Amino acid sequence: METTGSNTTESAILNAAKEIFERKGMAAARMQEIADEAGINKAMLHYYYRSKQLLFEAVFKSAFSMLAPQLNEIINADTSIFEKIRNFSSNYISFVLKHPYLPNFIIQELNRNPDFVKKIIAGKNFPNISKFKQQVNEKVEEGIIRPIKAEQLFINIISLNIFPFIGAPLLKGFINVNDVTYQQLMEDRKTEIADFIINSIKIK
Amino acid sequence: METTGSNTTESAILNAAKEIFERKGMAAARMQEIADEAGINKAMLHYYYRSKQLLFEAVFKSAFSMLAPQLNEIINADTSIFEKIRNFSSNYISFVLKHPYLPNFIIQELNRNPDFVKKIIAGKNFPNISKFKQQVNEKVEEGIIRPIKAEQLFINIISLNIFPFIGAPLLKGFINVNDVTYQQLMEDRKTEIADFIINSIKIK
DNA sequence: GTCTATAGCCAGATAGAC
DNA sequence: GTCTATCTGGCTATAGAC
Repeated sequence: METTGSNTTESAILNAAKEIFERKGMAAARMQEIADEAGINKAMLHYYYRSKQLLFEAVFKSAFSMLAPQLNEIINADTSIFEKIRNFSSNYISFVLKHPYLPNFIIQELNRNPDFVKKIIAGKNFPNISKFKQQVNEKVEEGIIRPIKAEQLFINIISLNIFPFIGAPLLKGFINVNDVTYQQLMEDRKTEIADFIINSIKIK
Repeated sequence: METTGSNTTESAILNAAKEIFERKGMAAARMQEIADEAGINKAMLHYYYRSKQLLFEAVFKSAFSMLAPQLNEIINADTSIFEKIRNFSSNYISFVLKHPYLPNFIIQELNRNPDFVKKIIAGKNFPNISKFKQQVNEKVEEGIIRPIKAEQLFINIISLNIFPFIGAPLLKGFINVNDVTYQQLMEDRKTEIADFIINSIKIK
């Protein structure tokens, strides 16, 4: 197959582009820098991806498809609501500790390109909250958890997990800790977040 | 005074720059667009602020000094910990509903300019968490709230308040609501967040 | 497929008239 | 102080040799 030979270069470009785009964002990223990172010539970027915009979209889709499954877990897993919250927090934080720039990149570009959002949502990979909603409503009725709108609970779960990474520079400043200590705080959050949420909603 | 006459133009520029920088970010913002927004010529931007970088820094400082007092409230107010949480959530959300691009702008630029962070933190306006920390530790010892590290509680409060605005495009997609409905959810959070937190930490 | 060289454009910054 | 016109550099993209 002719694609096999080109594959190494093509994926080298994609990896380099991920690195640079996630760190700098679309607008501030430079094609030259991506080429340097990939150890090849600038012209190759255009040979494989035609334009900066198309290269960016390839990176964004790839990044988004890494996060989507994580988020799906909280929504569509066949487990109890408490387990979902515990699993999600633990898994998500482990994942992001390995990809520190990813959440900020996604959030950022979604904010900068409002029309881009629609394209993503229209795609099949975009999860839907309806199952989670139903589950929450059931548990409220059964008296297992206190009354809360599923939407608000969902927002809370996502916020507690994602923001500490996106807001890391700000939070490090406030609580006045170095990178190592902050990372330890994040490790602790693998269980801390779930405890915090469950303490809030569970009726004893 | 000679500055009085120039003041109108200078502040027109600053306001226009805020608008554009907050919406697009430093890298994607265009000096021409700022000039258009201010209704003046591009050359004037350089006359008053010398360079794009300096104009940006003026905007950033101004934006940051709008948020800092809000955050100070939770840290240094002379009220009970529960009141602090209630006041902060209510005030902060009211404030951000009026300045929707502000939190994302701050967070974003802090992430993109790691060295920039140090300059900000070195400034006098940067709050410190120590008083809040002491207060939390006391209440834990007194058995008023369950054991929790002050740092984690602080991160939770900030996350629950700020993220829903920064992550709005993503969250709107997930919970599948339009802008009006989402805004209503934010209104509800003025009390919802505090209830959620207090339910979690307060020992009955 | 990969490179060098360069076209072409756009944005930040300045010169200089008024 | 405010404008128009222009310079200059940098960046995306392409042409064309190998």
